Amino acid sequence: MKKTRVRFAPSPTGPLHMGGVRTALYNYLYAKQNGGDFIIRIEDTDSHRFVPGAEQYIIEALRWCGIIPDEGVDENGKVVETASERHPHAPYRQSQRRGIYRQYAEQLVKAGQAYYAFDSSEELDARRAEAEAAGKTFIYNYETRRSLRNSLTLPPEEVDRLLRESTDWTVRFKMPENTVVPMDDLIRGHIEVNTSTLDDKVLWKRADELPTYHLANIVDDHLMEITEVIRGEEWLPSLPLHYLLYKAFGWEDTMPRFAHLSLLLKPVGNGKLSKRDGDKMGFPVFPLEWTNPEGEKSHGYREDGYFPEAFVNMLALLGWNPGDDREIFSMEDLIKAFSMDKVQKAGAKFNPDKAKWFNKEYLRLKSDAELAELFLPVLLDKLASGSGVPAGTPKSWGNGVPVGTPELMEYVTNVVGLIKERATFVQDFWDIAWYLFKAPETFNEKDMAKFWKEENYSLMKKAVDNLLESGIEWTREAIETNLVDYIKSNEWPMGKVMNCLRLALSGSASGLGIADILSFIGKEECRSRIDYIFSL
RNA sequence: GCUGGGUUCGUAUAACGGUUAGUACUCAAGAUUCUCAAUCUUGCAAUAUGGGUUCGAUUCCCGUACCCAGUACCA
Repeated sequence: MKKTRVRFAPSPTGPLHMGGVRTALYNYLYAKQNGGDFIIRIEDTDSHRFVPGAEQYIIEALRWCGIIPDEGVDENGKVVETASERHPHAPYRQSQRRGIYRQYAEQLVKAGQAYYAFDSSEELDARRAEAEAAGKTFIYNYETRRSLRNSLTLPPEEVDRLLRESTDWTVRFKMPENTVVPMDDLIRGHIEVNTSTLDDKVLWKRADELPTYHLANIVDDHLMEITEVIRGEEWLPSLPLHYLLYKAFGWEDTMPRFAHLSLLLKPVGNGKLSKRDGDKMGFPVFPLEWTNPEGEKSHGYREDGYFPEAFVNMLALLGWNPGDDREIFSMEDLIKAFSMDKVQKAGAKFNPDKAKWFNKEYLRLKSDAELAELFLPVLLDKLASGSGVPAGTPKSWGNGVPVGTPELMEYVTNVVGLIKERATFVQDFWDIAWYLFKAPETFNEKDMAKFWKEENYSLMKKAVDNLLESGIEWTREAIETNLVDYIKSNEWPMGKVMNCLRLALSGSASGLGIADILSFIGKEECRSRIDYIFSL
């Protein structure tokens, strides 16, 4: 049994979008499940579309997701450039492998499976325009190649001359006429295509001495001993060509098996997910933030506050299911549960709401301490900036907790424990519980108009005075009991009195429980906030 | 246009010929609470369509519609 070897082969023409991450993920899961290797190969055979930083972005994004290659990249996340014992298949960048492809192209020509074509781009464009004008589509195939300039039509001497003198020729695959190619796909089952509908694809370009995707892909998959090719659906139409290429090289015995994944579709309307949809609907389509060469920024899941585990979990379930009702999967769980025959054939519409839901679930799974650690920088930043409150004013903090101490961490941890069920992202914590860290300065006008009436706040004041003078132990339960019992025993309207109190403490009539707020901010801070609102 | 792929509640999906077509997200209502959120309960909502095959089709076959991809010296 051969060792499973799969590869993710992105083209560094821009940031990897979430559909690409999903393809990488499925490759990774498949490899790990079978005890095999996951390889990254950079397909940069198009010199015109190279985007600086894209390659690094792709590797960093996968790393953030926990998709770590066994091969292709070294410990530092750099693409391996020279072969070694650990990386006998290096280099992993096709531009650095350019020397190896030509011989394979020539081999096919010698075997009569391919030929030299000398038509210029302009000539072909002209033919296409001509055909279009006649309401037809020009295809470079068994029919048209007889009337084009190539080694099948030109005399041998002329071919030799052009080969020597021209730098603008290509090697084209000689697609057979009217032959049915039977193929098998791990997800879609048996497929058959007649070669007459296919064209003579360019395999190698003399102009930049680089192969096209098709040649490079087959040669490298063969050389790298890839056992399964798991890739996007956009490749399905070229599968017959790839089958035929394996056959032409005589590599049928070791040909990998293929699985074509459906595409990720936009949340509303039709079509595949694009960067624009994210911008329009306010969700990221990229794992990490990306700044394009023009300086435009695109949102990233990481920067928007998603946990990588949640992102990966969500992505895994988009087009695959475990066969039961489970939804929460760690990477380990996914590796165990993944199976190709549960991968959906149809494209999956991405649902941003569900993505948020996953994050909420993962947030709850995290410990208070871990969340506090993540929240602390956000908190300190909020306190230091924007809000107009000087950093580290312990006076206004519950229990007088100063910045940078274990007491602060403990306080933040407790706050997080109280509020984490209300949040989707760590950065939500501030909006939910900012008033546990600083006193309100302004008060919600609508709530004030509704509750802040003499007949209410006078009662509230009495209840608070009673509480502060009661000498009870300052715990949530004791505070709650004291307040509720006192208000009830006087037969005061509970809602009105309580909301007046909340208004004084938090600036609004909706939010955390009164007793919770009080237990956190402490007696002194309570007194000062009450005094403040009455002083207005 | 041609070639290939696809089609179960709004969305993601389950049901490998026999179910009151299940679950999750979203949404709505109720319960709970001092409010909001959370939570719990309930509810809304689907087999694209027309023919076969079969005792019986979401499931198998064919047609139609619609969607997607490919149709480059891009991947």
